[in-house]
This record gives sequence, structure tokens and C-alpha cells, in this order.
Amino acid sequence: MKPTIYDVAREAGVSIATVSKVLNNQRVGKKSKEKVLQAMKKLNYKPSVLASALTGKQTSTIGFLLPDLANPFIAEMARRVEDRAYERGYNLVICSTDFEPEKEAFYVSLLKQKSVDGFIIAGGFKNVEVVTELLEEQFPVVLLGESYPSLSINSVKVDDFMGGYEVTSFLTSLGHKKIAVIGEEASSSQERIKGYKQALRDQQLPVHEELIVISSQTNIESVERLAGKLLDLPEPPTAIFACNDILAIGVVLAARQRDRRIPDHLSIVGFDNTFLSRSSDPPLTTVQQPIQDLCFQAFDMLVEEIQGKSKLRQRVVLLPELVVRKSTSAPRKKS
Amino acid sequence: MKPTIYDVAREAGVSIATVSKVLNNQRVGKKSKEKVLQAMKKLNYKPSVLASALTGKQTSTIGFLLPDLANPFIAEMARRVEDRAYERGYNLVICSTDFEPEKEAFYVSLLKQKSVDGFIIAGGFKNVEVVTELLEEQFPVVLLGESYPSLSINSVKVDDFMGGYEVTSFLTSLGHKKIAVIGEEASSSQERIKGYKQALRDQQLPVHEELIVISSQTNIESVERLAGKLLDLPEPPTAIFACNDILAIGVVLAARQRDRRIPDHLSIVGFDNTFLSRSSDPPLTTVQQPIQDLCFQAFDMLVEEIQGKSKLRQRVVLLPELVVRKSTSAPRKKS
DNA sequence: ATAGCTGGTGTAAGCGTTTCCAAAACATTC
DNA sequence: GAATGTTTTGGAAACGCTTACACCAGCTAT
Repeated sequence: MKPTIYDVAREAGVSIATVSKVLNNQRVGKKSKEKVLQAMKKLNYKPSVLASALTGKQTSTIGFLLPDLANPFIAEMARRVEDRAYERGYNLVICSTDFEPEKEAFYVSLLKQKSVDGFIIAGGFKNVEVVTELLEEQFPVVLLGESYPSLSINSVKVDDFMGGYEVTSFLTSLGHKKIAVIGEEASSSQERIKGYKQALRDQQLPVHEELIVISSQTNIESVERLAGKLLDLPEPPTAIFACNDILAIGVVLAARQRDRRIPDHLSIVGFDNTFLSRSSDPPLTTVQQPIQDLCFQAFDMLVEEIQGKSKLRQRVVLLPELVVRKSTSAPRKKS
Repeated sequence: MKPTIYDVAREAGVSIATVSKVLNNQRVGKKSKEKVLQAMKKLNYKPSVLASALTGKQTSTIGFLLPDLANPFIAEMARRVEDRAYERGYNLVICSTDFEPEKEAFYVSLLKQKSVDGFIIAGGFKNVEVVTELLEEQFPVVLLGESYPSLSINSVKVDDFMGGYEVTSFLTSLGHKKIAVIGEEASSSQERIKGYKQALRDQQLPVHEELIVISSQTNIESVERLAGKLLDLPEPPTAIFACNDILAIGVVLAARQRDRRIPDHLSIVGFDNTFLSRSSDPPLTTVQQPIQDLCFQAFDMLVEEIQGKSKLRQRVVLLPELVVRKSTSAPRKKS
């Protein structure tokens, strides 16, 4: 059987209290400490996290809620968060919620039963009650990549409004006047679209509601269909701003199917700067999110709260950066 | 504070043993059961997994070791495994090992301290000692996507040899005689390359060692460089078989940079059929892995072992399927 | 009426830790 | 060498649950 603290105590000829103290780096006589260390090594003893958590210590496990791990941007976030967790001695329990409120509730409840130390919620959530409850219980939570204005909750995200604004300004500066946007339901998309609208207004360009499209499905085929509709308009846009790189790829596919050359016939801009935007043909102009900083900050913020070091809630907003590649150019002159 | 079993017992006017029995669906009088259920609801009681695991029950948490979550194929596997875990009431702790033996050892040790019920190891591992130890301890483990012939360990994977064989036969059937292959160090790549060699031999075609390239780096730039070298050969191959879709994208980029048309100048085949192969231009011929079946079977096999239902170890091998798209054609006639 | 069952319930020990507190050991001072 | 102070140690309770076992009613069968 696995050795317990009793076995170590017996082997070392001390009490379990003493063993526990060397485990937790408390004052212990030099000789006892030595003996205990020896015994631990000899028995290959590893304390049970379960038992120690039961007495009030933490589990060093945190719940990571995300909409869908198969989404490359989300997966990359997960990877970064996990890197940080590893550095700091934490483990991550991954939960794909698919934006289903029931799944969110289920996972949160289950992970609470498993005594996780806190939650990171990436990419948004639907079940406001659950999150509110967490907050009321003072359960450590931080939002990653999204914020929720009406809730007093820690969050780390990029300035989506500004991202949308920059993309659109860049396109207008190239001479585009008819710019469509395709987004998702997530609030980050909504912010990017607000930035888009504002940029158009600032350039005294009209905002056409029919050029603003929301995709409720994540799969690429449905995106392709939506983008197709835009392209099949009698007066199609000369540029499309996709609120993330996957959407942008969908637009690329739709354009390709219709033999529209990118960027000659159609300029496309993505968002996130995942490696999709680099591998695409032509490589996509997109908006770079400082993923690593976002993830590290979010994680550190959570740990601060877990350790009770900081009580104050905060919203951190980092700045995105436009990365210009080959999918954008001035519109063709009307012939 | 969170209610405990004592609170429920007091509220219901019964002993904690009775409460525990209703929790575990053991015989309890109808009336008591009713009272207990009422009390649980009233107090919103959720039993602590920690405490019950301490008494010998399981944690319903399993460790999922994988090389890198940012790899789309791996991420998709993670997603599927997690779906199954959700269905069966388990949680997944994600651990990216980057093929570093120390990380593998660290995670396994830590998760054992946290009393996970078992491990799934996806995409291979380096630290044979750790895995061997797990096996000796009868710890439930299953390998996903790889196998390890010299170890008596459960595994679920696709027939990589056959996949490589099929790809290569397909290319020779199109008329290609000079076919390069680019793989990774993982044993699955090695198997695919063996299949490639066998297919060439079966067609009486020579195996040129200089056309067999192993990429030790995962990042796309280095792949591009390696592929570039192949293309810059005085007598370049007319087709390249990439052992996974990411590698294939690297090859596409290298070809594009050199203005080789795909498939006219160069045929490319990938492996895995991730959505990269669909979004690429042209869409890639690739080999489809039945990811969902692989993942579900692996998970179910693990659960069987955890529940002690099946003691016998097995290796499951599923069959891959060639998906022909637009990145392959007959080679151009020499002019 | 009594012995023998049976199903329902409760008592208490145990799981592997941490921690409070008192006791023991040692060191210091006069 | 006694009195005091300072470490170092260990006993025991607590964390929230499961479970072996004992107990007790209410039965049936004799």
C-alpha cells in the first residue's frame, strides 16, 4: 500500500505531528527533520492532497471553463493558462461548455464538490445566475477574453472596441467604403462590431445594417454560407471584417468558391492572429491579441485572489495590434 | 458555511449513516429517505468528493497527458475525450508535457497525489520508466493514438502503417515515382513512414533515404524550411507525403513561396483530416482518423479498467481512410 | 407465547492530514 | 543548582464522509 504519514513517523521514530511539520516547513529540530526526510525518501512517501485539503488546505486545482476546446484560439489560450498553472504548481480541470447554461451549471457545481480553488472562465458564458452565485460566495473567479460590465468580476481582455475600430479605419484608409462585418454572439464580437460602427461614423460613412452579420453556428460550412450571402448581394462589399480568424477562413472559402480574388476583388481582415491567419492563402491581415499576457495575467490574478492577497476586483484591458499581411489592399476602381 | 452530512442529518432528524445511505442508494426506509431528501434540498447540500474519496471511493477525475494542447489535432482529441468524460460523469485534468520526461514524471506524480482514478496518455510519451511504474502499480492507463509494443499497456490507435501505405500507393497509382515523406519523431510517424517504404517496395520503386525527412520542431517555420530543402533538390520530388496536416501546411507554404503550383507541380498529402486540410488552398488530400471512435473507445476502456470490470489488456487498432481532395494529381510530364 | 427472521437505524471507527495546546527537553541566567 | 525562558515534541481533536456491526422493532412460524 501507499505509505501514509504514520508509516513515515514510525520509520523516523517521531510523531505524525512532527512529520506534518517538516512537510509544511515549520520549525522542527535539525535531527528530527533529517530523520523524517530520510524516512520519506526511503518509503517514497507522497502526502495525499485529498486528506490535507480536507483539513482546510487548498487543492491547487482550478476549473477552466471554455466554450470549445476544438477552437484553435481557445485551445491556445488553454495551453498558455496551463503553462502558467504548471509554473505555479496548479492543475487545470478542463470543461467545454458549448455555451450551454446547463453544462456551465453542472460543471461549476461538480467542481465545487471537488473543492477546486477557483475558476477561470474563458470566452464568455451564458449562465449568469451561476456566475453571480459564485461571486456572492466570494469564490475566486476571473474572466478571460471577455468582461461582463454589469457584474463586479475580475476580467482580463483585449480592447475589442479598439480592435474593431482599428481594423475598420485601416480599411477605410485604403479607400473601402462598403465594408461588411461578420461576428459571433459573444460579447467580444459585439464590442468589435461597435468599434467598426464607430469608425464608419467617424469617417462619415453610412452604417448598413444588412452588412452586419452574426453567425450563431461555429462550424465553418455555415460561416461559408453566411459569407456567401454577403458576396452575392447585388452590390457586394469590397471588404469584410471577420471577428475572428475562423470566420475569416470561412469568408476566404466563400470568396474562393466564387472566384473572387483576395485581395484584388475582396479584402479580408481577421482577428486573433492564430496560426490560421498565417497558413491561409494569402496570409491574413488580422489583429494580434497578446494571448500570453492575457492568460498569465488572468491566472496570476486568480491566484492572488485565492491566496487572499488582493481583495479588490479589477478589469484589465490590454491593447490589440493590427498585423497587416496580404489579404488587404485598396478596392479596385469601378470599371 | 457549506452544509455537511451532519447538518442534513440534524435537519432530517436521522443519523449521518442514514444520510450516507440515501446518498449511495442503499436500503433506507421510505419515510426517512423522504425526510433526508427534503433536508438535502432545503440546505442545498452537496457531498464533498474529497471526503468520500478519502474513505476509498473514487474521485471521478482522470489525468490526461498530451504533448501540446495548441496542436489542433491534439486539441480535437482532448475535446472528444472530454465529451465522453462529461457523459460518464468524469472530469479531465489536462497536462501538456511537450514530450519532456521531467514534466511527464512531475504530472504523473502530482496527479497520483491528487488521487486521480487513471490516466489517458495521448500522442505518445518519452518517460518509459514512469509509465512502467504506473503499469506495475496496476494503475489504470490507456494510450491514445500511439502504442508501445514492448509494454503490456492498453492502447487505441489507427493503423498508421496502413495509412502510410495507402497514401503512398495512391500517389504511385497517379504515376508519381519520386515521393518524399516528412514526419515527426513520434512513433506514429515512424509507422506511417514504414508503410510508405513498404508501398514503394511493393511497386518496385526505390526508397531514397534523402527523401525521408524528420522534423524535430513543431513550429511551422522550421517545417517550411525542411520542406524547402526538399523542393530545392536538383531533382525534387513530384509528391510529398506529410505525416500530419500541420506538416502538410508547412509544405504548402514552402511550395507557395517557390511558386510551385499545387497539385500541378507538386502533389501533397496530409494526415489526420483536421479542419486545416479543409481550409487550406487547395483543400488537402489527407487521411481521415476516426477521432471520435478512437477517443470514446480509449475512454471507455479506461473506465472499464477503473471499475475493475476488465482485467485484460488490449490493443485496439482502427482503420484510417484516405480522403481525396484537390492537392493531388498526376505528375506533369517532363518537358 | 417464544424463538428466529427481517428490514431499518444508529454508534463508532477509520480514511490521511493539520493544528491546538500542553508537556518535555534544552539553554540561559543568576 | 535552581529558576526562568526558549525550542522542540507529541497527544488528540477535527475535517466530512463510508461502513462494519450492533441493536431494535415488528414479523412469521412453531
